[in-house]
Amino acid sequence: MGRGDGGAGAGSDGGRGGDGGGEEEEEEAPARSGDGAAASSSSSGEPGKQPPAAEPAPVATVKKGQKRARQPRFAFMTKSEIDHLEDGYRWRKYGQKAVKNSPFPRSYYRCTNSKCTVKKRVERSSDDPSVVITTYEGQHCHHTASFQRGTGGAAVAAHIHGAAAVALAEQMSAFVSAPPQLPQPQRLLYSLPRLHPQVNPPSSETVNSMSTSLQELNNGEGLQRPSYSPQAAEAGHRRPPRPPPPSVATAVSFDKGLLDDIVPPGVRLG
DNA sequence: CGACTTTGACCCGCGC
DNA sequence: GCGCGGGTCAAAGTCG
Repeated sequence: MGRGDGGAGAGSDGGRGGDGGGEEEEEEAPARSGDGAAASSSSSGEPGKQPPAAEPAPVATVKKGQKRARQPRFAFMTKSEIDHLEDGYRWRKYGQKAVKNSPFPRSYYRCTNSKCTVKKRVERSSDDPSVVITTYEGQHCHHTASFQRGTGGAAVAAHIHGAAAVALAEQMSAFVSAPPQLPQPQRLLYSLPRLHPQVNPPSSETVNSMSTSLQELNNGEGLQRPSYSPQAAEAGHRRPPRPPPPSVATAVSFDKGLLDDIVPPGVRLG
């Protein structure tokens, strides 16, 4: 790790915009400048830039006011021992960087589907190592294509480390079922009021303990923040007296469209 | 043999 | 203008 290893920091979103395509990522992802080129469109051709937001900390939510228009992002925190939670899709790790905010490295995954440009960022919370922060970017243009190699996809997500997968799907479906009235282009984050009964009893205590900071990974414009804030999250950091479940999704921020794509049909049900 | 993970280097945007 | 830091690519290595 040449540079990144040394430090990290927080401030800038930096990077060559992954796939600054907004909703037009039809390109086949050119060799190397693929992403870079795409970024260019947003760097100079996209007037409607957006703030970083990739920051786990709300502080950077509204830095300059704009950066580059990227694909919608959705972050959720999951209490799990495993970093990479199964969600029914196949991901290929393409990078890892150390972040200053946390002693844990951040991993970058990409959907293995060549036609799918969805990316996933996984990092552990510096406050609570048991909490994994997963950030999805983009929308799957295919269904759970994880069966390509029989490695198991939705089926896996159905039970495996499953708590997380199920909980996640549960949350997603919950949001989809109860679509809020928010502007299409905008993304909001919601707190998960309940979890899968099999995974984790919806006890107020548990939920409370699970309440964590939801990062709005979009421009704060017109966005409504949940009643609980990062500060509240910290308050909820106190772990419950009893042993926590294998994995539990704590918070979610999704887009209707993405949910529909991300959540494996088999897992989504409810 | 193919797919995936790991690791180093490079690029780009932002802040100072 | 420089430095910092994040994000991505590509080559090599490992595993199934």
